[in-house]
Amino acid sequence: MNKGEETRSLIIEKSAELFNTLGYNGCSLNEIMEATQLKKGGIYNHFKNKDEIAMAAFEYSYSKVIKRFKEHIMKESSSYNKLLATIEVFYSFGANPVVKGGCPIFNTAVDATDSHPILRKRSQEAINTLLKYVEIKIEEGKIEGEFKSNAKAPETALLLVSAMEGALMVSRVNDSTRTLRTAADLMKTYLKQNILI
Amino acid sequence: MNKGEETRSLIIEKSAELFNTLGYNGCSLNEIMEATQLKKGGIYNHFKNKDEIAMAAFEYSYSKVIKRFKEHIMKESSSYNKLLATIEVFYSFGANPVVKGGCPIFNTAVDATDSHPILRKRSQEAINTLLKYVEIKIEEGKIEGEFKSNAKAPETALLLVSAMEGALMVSRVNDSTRTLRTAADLMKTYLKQNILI
DNA sequence: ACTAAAAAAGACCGAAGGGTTTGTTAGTTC
DNA sequence: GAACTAACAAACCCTTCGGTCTTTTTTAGT
Repeated sequence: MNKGEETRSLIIEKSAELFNTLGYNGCSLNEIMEATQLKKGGIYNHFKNKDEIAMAAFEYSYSKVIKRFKEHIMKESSSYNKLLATIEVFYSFGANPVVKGGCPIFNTAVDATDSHPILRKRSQEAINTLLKYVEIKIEEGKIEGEFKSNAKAPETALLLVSAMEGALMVSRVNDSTRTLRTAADLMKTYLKQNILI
Repeated sequence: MNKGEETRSLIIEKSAELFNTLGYNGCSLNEIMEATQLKKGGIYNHFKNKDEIAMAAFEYSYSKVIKRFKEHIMKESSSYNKLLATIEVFYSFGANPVVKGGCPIFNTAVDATDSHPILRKRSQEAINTLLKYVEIKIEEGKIEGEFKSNAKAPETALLLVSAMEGALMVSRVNDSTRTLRTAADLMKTYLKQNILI
């Protein structure tokens, strides 16, 4: 990796955190300059404008989120354990964030829904990809005979993701992982009682 | 209500919507001016600064949220029906928002947690009040003998609120109440199976 | 060591940001 | 209807915003 690529990566990493904590409008170029220790020219040598930085930052955060899911799910062999791992990954977003400030996907969605069409679209796609991802894991469990054949995969995926993301926000504003832990445990019990054979 | 009070109310109502959709930084005074058809002086005659507008707007939105909960819960006599009504109120936040842009309490929390200490504190209090409110309804049901004596009130309240708020965000970014409906129905089933005797 | 290209700095711009001040209406009271 | 006051408009302040452009410094290949 040459100098240019390194600097570009630095800008993306730093700004991903800033965007995630402060939001699109709350994060100014001055703050990105401060965080990267670069001047405007140094930044604009790598990006056309602020939007391009924000998009790159989102893709970066998104890929890290997906990567963490994949890594932890891959370790497990049974579908049930894969779902439990999914819950623990959500928990880890609070205890050991991928990017400071909670889940970048949902944060971006809330931040951009009514103000930034492009970012909104990407966060929308990201949320639906995540839902689909969990849904497929449940479907796989049904095929394997691990889960009840009448288990509702899309509905269960939605509940799991919604509950964990909701709890993540409660957790974040209270600055405590306690509630997130509670939600994780409840969802585990839910899966055990409702979809596991 | 004299002219001044009317204007003040107008500013609060309009800006509550703007803050809820665009966030604190995304909503400029120019936009409040546009929405209220007032000039800066007209607005600053009623408020000291933007912060004061934002706080008043939050209190306004918050009180409307609480009011809707109270109204719908009051109509029901049994604790179980009160909880079902609570779920339907969350659903109504998507289908027929109190303030345009989803739930102002959670939106403010996400928006302000890392950028606006005062607003953060208020949204934190608001979330915890909401959780406590639901928790108490569950406790009441236990006392009445409607709910299982070993039902975990705080945990259940957290799951209910988290799941519905999470689903509300999914719903909002997808611009469809479908997922919110699904979450509402699942949570109803959950309560029936887990805490109802 | 030299040089061409890449990277970064830094001066600069117009627009928009929040906030203040000073005028000018429109009601109210006596 | 004169005096007073609450309400609003409008011009203005300084700062910060995102973005451009030119110049200087680093980097990397020969």
